[in-house]
Amino acid sequence: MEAVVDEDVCTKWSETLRVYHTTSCELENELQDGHDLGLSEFEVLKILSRSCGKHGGKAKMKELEAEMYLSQSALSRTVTRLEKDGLVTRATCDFDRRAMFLMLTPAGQERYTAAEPTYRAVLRRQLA
Amino acid sequence: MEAVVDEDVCTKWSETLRVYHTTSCELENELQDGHDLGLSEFEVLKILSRSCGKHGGKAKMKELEAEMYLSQSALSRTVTRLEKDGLVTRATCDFDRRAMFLMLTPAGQERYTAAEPTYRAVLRRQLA
DNA sequence: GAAACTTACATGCACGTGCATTGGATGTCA
DNA sequence: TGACATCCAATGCACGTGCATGTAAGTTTC
Repeated sequence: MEAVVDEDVCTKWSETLRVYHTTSCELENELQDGHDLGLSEFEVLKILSRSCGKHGGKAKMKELEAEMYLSQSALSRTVTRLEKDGLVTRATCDFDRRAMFLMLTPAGQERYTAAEPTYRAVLRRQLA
Repeated sequence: MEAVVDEDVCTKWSETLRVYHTTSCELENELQDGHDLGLSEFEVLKILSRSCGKHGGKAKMKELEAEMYLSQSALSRTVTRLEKDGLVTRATCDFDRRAMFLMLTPAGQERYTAAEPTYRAVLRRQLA
């Protein structure tokens, strides 16, 4: 009984590992080779692009952090890289000068639009 | 039609991400805090412990590499850490002096036996 | 209004990982 | 046998990550 549960749980875990590693590895490679984007960076662009329609192209760091599996420090550096590449701009919030707004630049929007089909194709290939 | 497939694929991916991150994070923490083992290191002990019954306690690096989602170099260093902690010993193979055998030490077996219930408990909690 | 506390983001640091390379051992073919 | 390709494991290096901390701004308590 207990042993049966353990076996189920183990196969579910190993299946999760397999899917996660193969998919994230392929995503990483294809996004890097084809669009010079790491997976974390793509994910930030994706969230920004999504929230652009809703909030006038802005998103706070804290909102991003909540939607990603990334520590606050790692997110900060990811955004730094995106900013250095001109894909995103930081802007301080007038009402709370601790907070930062993020905005996609036109180049960032363009890069995301170009990369998104690649992303979608990998997911299909691995998960369909 | 196509859109439906994409949506399925996306939810499947985000679910995989969620399960992977929460579970591996908790595994990492509990194994580290409770048994001073990283997840990769535990995984090596697990495979060695399993193959002990079958092959007299030996396993080749290449066999480990094939069973883990880890590069050759990362595996090499993981084994180095385990060796430094006295949980594993390396031995050159007499028939192919390029290859390395790995063996669990008694301390390694003991550490694994102690850690395995923790590992199993996390998997149950997260995946059951 | 001052002091203590909390929140948001950035940064120093240590660590694990992957890629590329190296060094040594084995296999192959003329 | 000798030359060349292949294979195995280790290592230099760059990079992304998390933890702990720093800095600045906002909030609470008296």
